[in-house]
Amino acid sequence: MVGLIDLNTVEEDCPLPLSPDSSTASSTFSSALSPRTNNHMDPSGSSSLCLELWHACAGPLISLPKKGSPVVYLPRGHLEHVGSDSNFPNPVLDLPPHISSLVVDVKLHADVVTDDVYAQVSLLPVIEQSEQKWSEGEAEVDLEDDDFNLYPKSSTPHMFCKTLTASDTSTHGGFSVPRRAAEDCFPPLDYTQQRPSQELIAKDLHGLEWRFRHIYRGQPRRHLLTTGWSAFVNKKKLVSGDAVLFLRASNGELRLGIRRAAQVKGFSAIPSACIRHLNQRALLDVPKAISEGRVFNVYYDPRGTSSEFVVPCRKFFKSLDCTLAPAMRFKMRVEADDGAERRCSGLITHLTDLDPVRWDDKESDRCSRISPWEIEPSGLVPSLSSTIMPGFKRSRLGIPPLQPDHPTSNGIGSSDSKESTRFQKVLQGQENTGFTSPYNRIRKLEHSCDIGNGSSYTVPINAEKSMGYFESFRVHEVLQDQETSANPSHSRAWVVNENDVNGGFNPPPTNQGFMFHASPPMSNAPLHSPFSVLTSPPAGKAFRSWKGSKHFRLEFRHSSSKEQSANKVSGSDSRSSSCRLFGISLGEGRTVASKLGS
Amino acid sequence: MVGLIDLNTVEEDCPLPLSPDSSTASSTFSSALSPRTNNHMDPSGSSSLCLELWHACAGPLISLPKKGSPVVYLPRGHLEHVGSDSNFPNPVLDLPPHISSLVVDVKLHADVVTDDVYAQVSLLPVIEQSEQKWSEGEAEVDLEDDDFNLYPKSSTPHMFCKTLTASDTSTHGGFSVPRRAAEDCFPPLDYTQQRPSQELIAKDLHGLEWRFRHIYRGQPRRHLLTTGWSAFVNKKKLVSGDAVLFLRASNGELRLGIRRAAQVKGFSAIPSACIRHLNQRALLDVPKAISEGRVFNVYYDPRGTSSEFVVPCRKFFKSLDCTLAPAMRFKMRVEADDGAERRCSGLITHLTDLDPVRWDDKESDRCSRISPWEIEPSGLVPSLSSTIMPGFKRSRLGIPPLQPDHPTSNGIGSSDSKESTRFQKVLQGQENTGFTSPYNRIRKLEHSCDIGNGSSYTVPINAEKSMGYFESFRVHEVLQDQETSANPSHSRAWVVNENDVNGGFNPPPTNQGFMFHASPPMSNAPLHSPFSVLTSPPAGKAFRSWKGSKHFRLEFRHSSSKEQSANKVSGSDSRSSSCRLFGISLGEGRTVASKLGS
DNA sequence: TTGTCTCCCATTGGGAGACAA
DNA sequence: TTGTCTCCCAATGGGAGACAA
Repeated sequence: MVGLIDLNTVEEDCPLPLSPDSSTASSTFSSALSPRTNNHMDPSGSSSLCLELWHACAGPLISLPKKGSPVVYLPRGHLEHVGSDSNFPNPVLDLPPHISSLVVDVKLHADVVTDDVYAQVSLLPVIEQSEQKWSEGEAEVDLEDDDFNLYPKSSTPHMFCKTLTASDTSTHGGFSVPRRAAEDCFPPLDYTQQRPSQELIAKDLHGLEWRFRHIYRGQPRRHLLTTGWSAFVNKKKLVSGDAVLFLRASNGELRLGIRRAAQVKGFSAIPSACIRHLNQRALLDVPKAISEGRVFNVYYDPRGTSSEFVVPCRKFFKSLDCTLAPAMRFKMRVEADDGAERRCSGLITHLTDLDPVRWDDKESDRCSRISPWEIEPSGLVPSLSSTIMPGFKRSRLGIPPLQPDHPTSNGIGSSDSKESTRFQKVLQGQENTGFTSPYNRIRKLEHSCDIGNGSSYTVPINAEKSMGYFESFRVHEVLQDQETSANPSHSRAWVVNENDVNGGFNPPPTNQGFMFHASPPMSNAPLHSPFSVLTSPPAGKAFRSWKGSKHFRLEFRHSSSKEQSANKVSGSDSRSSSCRLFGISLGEGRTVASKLGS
Repeated sequence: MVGLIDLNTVEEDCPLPLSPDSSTASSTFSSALSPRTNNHMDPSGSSSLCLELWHACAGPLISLPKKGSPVVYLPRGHLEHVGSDSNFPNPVLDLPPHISSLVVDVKLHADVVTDDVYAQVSLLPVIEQSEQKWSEGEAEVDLEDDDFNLYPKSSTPHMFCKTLTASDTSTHGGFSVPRRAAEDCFPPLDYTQQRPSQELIAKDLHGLEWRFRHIYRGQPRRHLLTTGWSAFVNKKKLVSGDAVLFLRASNGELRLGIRRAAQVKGFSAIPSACIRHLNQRALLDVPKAISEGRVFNVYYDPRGTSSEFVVPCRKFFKSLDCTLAPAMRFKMRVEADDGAERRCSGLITHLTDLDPVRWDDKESDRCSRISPWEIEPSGLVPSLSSTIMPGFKRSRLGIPPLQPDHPTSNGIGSSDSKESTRFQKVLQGQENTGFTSPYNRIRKLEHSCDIGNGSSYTVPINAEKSMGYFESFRVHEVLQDQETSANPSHSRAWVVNENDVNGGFNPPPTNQGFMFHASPPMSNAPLHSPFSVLTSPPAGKAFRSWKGSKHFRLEFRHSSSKEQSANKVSGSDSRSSSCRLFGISLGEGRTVASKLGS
């Protein structure tokens, strides 16, 4: 049984008492050990208080989609959120890399056993027309800024959050309340008394009441919670490093939440076990739901911030406009130790999947992988692409992956600039394969960066064997069964792998209608969502014909200045290995387009 | 991480440390709270001791298939083992009701958190030929008796099992060891001393050592475990009612296991949460594995005895030979309170899904549903069918569901006997629909039994809404979209529902080649495995053409004395309701054969 | 202002025999 | 023979100010 806050209804009772078995992750597993609670919310306005508490527990970074808002759902990001596992079948292998969806419902929950907060987001896969509209015409659909960030931060009430010290969690004595916090959140004490004290009653996310003796004593005087405190610590299994959270509502009621210290595996916060389990089961329904055009659920862990797999449409497509490149500076919202929101800046160092960024505050063990839509380029360093190719600034155009023997007419292949020479320094010692396109140059750069200065940054942080997550993998470089029906030298199709995306994947210079398509990596190596999937509008067409059958057809249209043609590539899905860097690969499918630049 | 005992290899280490995530049910969920153990087994013969301990914990009723033995796998029984759940997709809907398989591996495990023992059975779906062989020619494949019951009971070592009393689990004092148990299992004390004592070291299933002070004291003297005992009780979260188990191996080492009191829901022992979860995930792989002819795993909970979903081939097919009917007496192995094996006898009272049996010891709250292959008819009461139809004794022939307007030549439809008149007494008050076939008579009987004498037995024990398990259901009696390509009056096909099976489903009297096919019930009402699925040999052909596509074709061949013909019935799967009693229904498929006897 | 320490003393609970079912 | 009780006393841990960072 989980505490449930329904954002969409104002019913007095929780209308959906989940069947005991459906919440296996949370309660069934420990129901014998934990007391059952009835989670009837107080109808008199305190349900909105719960909402405040939920957001307080979720932290400042949470951005939840609004009911009715358009989003992009990333199945492989979802899979990674769940964690990969040899036993666990990969249900999204045959799905397109991203799925435009409509948020039809958002419910806030909290696990009864662990108090983990999570959101149940119900998504309806959108049909072709509206999808097309969203992605193509940004002007048409001017999404409001508050499609996400549903909870108004300005209204944050009297609240404090304190990370527990060793003394707070020790068996001797209670909880030392910061002075300002106590004065702000707790009812005032009668300071005329010798040792002023009162009983505080605070409700947790499930509506469970906790009683504490609040006393002002000691020399010098301080606010303490004594009786009742250790029971709370024990029941919630709090340890020093976890944080508690008090919140006083407008009606004076006190609410109490917890934020456990992030479970960090290899610098990357992982979602809690109960949420992983919910998503495991949810994920299994996704393929069927999508094929049937039916609503499906995903569970979003606001504390495991590393995997956004539901991204607001606008944010997602906007991030396509922005070209990322090494030496580019950026800013990003992060959560500070005290739970507050900060902005941190950093530098894109590599174009690899591993440690692509360096943060300005070096000692931080912040996650070292970022999503394009999470950051803002800080604009100080000019974009590499726009410098290299003056003709193609931002927007969705950028560095074209031209082949040396097929230079396009605008002479981009031979362009040079301070940026590119500056980065070419690190190329020394690498054999020159004769590739001179800027795209290829960036590739080389990436490798040389790894070798040149990356000694302290090249630890494969995501290759934690113990987790089974994010295993580093070597994608086969072999191209199997190359179909030559598409002329390689003219094909505009290639794999967008994590590096491409992170390094600012750049489509070929066309006037309109280019497309690119992300390649799923090898079937048993889940790709981190931020890097896995980007598809510009027309690709929707492609995956739609792919969807529902093992046979797929891709249409590549490139209306460049010279030629107006359409290449069609088709093939049938059969098991073979994936390819690396160049070539088109679909799921476990045969590689159908060939390597570029060879 | 789970303790693992590999029955098939004698490797010194546990060779397969499951990835942490694959054992979500057991360790990932509580890994933060429970200490990690390394489960390296002592190579010097103690791994066989672990095996003994595992079986001791599993209880006397467990029968595990041997590696290499042929079994029948019942997907819907598996699903029920897992528990149904609206959230949880039903992955076996499209599967045939039973699947002949080969046991390719059996591994014994124990959950680290709960100490639940379970077996991981790897099954390989068998291909047509061998399947045919097993089911058709029993003489050809003479299965050994020890295909199951792998563990030799005779070799049970010095062992005792004691259900914990309130004093044993209280915070004051330790564990009172039964005298004989202490003398049998523990090293002898030096009784010349004033208060003889020693330190006992016992290893649990995971190889973890527990130390206890064993002392002989008190007035009168008794054996006690003091120091260390309460730590054990706390760590294992034992409560009075649970049982502990000490076992002394031939090498003198002491082993220690636990058997928790059965979690009973509505008189039916349910599998532990961790095993349910393992099976949930395993089940999702089953359809794909079967379609690919690949090995899949199932997890068997020896303590949750109610759901056998892997049945030895011979046992399964043998049970087809036996006609069950009301008033029939039977015997069955059960586990007594002290954990020992008993034989209990009972009476088949009803032919319903609910409470079909009455046990001789009335006060027992034993499960009131049985599987045909779990029991032995005790032969005192003659089989109803053989009495009614002298021509068709045991074997697979029995009461033919004849239509009154199509009596067969041997005049069975008009037979009468003491048995049938005796049971017809209770028919008074029921309207006579004019059906006179014995089959129909049994149907009526069943209903009248419910009304006549069943007041204390008609509680639908399996309709526990709280569990979501075993929900009682009313199958629609409507036959939708009857296809008349098969002449109803000549078709030999009809639904075998739970009642038919329990009541001794009887195929029509043909010389050879009849078939019958179980109907899955309504999609959201999982059927209890014992009653769900029975298919005689030729049906394999049918479901194999059904398998893998939504379109199915059934061939009904009945070479009766009069006519030699083959009816083919085909249709396409579409969602519709199931039918009751008569007619063919496949999964959620359209009913293709019509009602018999109307 | 607040984290840690130490002291005080009430409560908890292991360990023993008494006693009875 | 063994389950429960009560007594004894050591261990635990809440609650206070001292003290220092």
